[in-house]
Amino acid sequence: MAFEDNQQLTRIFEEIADFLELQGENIFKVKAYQKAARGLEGLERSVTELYRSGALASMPGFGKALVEKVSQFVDTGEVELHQELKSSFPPEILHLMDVPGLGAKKAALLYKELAIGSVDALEKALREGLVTDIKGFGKKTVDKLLEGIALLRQGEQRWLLGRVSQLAEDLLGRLRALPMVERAEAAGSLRRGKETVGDLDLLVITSSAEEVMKFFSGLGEVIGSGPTKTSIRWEGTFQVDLRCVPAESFGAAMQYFTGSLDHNVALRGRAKRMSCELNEYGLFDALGQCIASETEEEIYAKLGLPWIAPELRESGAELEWEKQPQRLELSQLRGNLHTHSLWSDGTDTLEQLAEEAQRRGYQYLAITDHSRSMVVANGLSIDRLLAQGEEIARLNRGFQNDFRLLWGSEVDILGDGSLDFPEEILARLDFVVVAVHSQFSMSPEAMTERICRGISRPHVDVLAHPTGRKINRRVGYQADWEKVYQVAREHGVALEINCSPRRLDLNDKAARRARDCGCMISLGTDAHSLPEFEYLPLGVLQARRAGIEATSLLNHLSWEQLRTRRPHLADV
DNA sequence: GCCGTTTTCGGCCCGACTGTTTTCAGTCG
Ligand SMILES: Nc1nc2c(ncn2[C@H]2C[C@H](O)[C@@H](COP(=O)(O)OP(=O)(O)OP(=O)(O)O)O2)c(=O)[nH]1
Ligand SMILES: [Mg+2]
Ligand SMILES: [Mg+2]
Ligand SMILES: [Zn+2]
Repeated sequence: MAFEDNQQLTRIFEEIADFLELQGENIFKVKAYQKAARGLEGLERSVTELYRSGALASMPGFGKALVEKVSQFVDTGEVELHQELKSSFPPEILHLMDVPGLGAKKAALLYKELAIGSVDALEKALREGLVTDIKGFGKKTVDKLLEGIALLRQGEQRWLLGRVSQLAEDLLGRLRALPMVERAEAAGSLRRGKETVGDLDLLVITSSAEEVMKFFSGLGEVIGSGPTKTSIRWEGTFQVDLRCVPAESFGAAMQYFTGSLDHNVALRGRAKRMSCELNEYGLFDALGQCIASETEEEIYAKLGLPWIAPELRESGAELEWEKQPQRLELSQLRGNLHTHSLWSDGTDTLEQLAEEAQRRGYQYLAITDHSRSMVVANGLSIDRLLAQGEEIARLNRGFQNDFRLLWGSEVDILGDGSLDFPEEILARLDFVVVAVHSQFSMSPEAMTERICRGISRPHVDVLAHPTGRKINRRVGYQADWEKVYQVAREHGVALEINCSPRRLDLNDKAARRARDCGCMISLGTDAHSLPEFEYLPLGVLQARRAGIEATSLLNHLSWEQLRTRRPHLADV
């Protein structure tokens, strides 16, 4: 959920950091602002509310000065220091540092020597050969910067998690097929399960790094390549980093390359305080002896910590938790609670869906085709819904095992908050998912009221894709989500983590909040075709990032337990 | 600017690759 205040302040802190770095300020001061900005990005609550509740100061990285900055922001919507810095530089200057290969030092030099204050001005100066007069700007640097500008202009966004997972499978497959490759694994933000991924990070154990680098360099445009590390641009756009380490360093290297940055800094700081040193090759004691390196578990253990799940390695605060959550496993899910068939806008028959679900070992599958108002999606009329119910009953009688299809519906929450099917129809269904699919532009108050009305109706099980966001396409609609969670909890309605890679809605942070508010969570692939069943693990990753355990998941319930939510239905 | 098994000053993670460097700074992971 996009907390607008968090986003604005994140940006302000990032810009303060950049301005200060340009000015040559103490680098640790710069890092303090950068860390605070990342902290805000990962925050599952509104920073305004957190500040008002007085709890902000307990967030790592927020000391006296930064809390004061937040205070200014809450009162005025701005931060004085930010305004001052902004007015003392050309408006576009920070974009210089968006050019790959151009950092604060070089940007400052360009500004000081040639008054270059924008990417356009830089490009012009580079082409006219003006910058070669500056110390440190040779021919190669000029070419690299021109390339960097071209790349920046491509405007490539972060890729969706699902897309990078597929690329990783492809590239790992090719690497593992090489005879000299012992192991190849994905790390970085992909392994942490972030909803979008900036680049793909691959770790390889090999007897011949040289050969692996040579092979890898052939897969894309080479950005840089040395004996242990090569970076390429896949299809000229998306960066892939490959790192090689000796076999005995596998655990240390996975730990390093998985990150996050803040997690690594916190862990290495901890090692240091224990008179040790941690890097990607291992954990070393005061005498320089390696005391752990082969597995992540050993490294965390030697530092007095439990193994921390990659999905939870973000701010570094996770090192201080008294207890890590029980990690959710895919195998703990007994079914998929949001799917579409040929009856509405899916591509497969009920038989095909049931077969696929059984192949995956599910105990149940909820068929949740669209309701009658969703004309574009071939939504079901009441007559067709009832006919589908008979078909599902017939199929259920035929299964040899204890597998069952749940007769469900994805019922539209109409503009006024009423549902698209009457109560007596919902009462007959096994499973009811409700969702907003139309009339997105409403005031937050009206949207809150609408959703709360919708989920307050009897027989509703799940609020699907609650915020309506589509990653890199559109932000979700605004509403008072705390209120929605509260009403959902009161009515026993679960919040969905929609597993579709473009949605992942609720997102990790919102799901954590919803769970903290006492809501159950439901994982649904929203599959419109069989391959989309593969989306379920993406949702599991988000649930893990939210610290959600199996006990909070509707999907963890057996069919019999789910059934107790509908005591009025006859036994089957 | 933050923060405390080094406690209120003095550190703050650590290494790879590049370019123009004659010994290392800048940028990035
Ligand atoms: N110790 C240390 N590790 C770092 C640093 N920067 C990056 N790493 C590690 C942790 C990162 O997760 C990992 C990969 O770096 P990336 O820049 O690709 O970041 P990450 O994959 O986390 O996010 P992304 O989605 O690619 O932006 O390398 C650093 O400054 N210090
Ligand atoms: Mg990465
Ligand atoms: Mg990377
Ligand atoms: Zn759906």
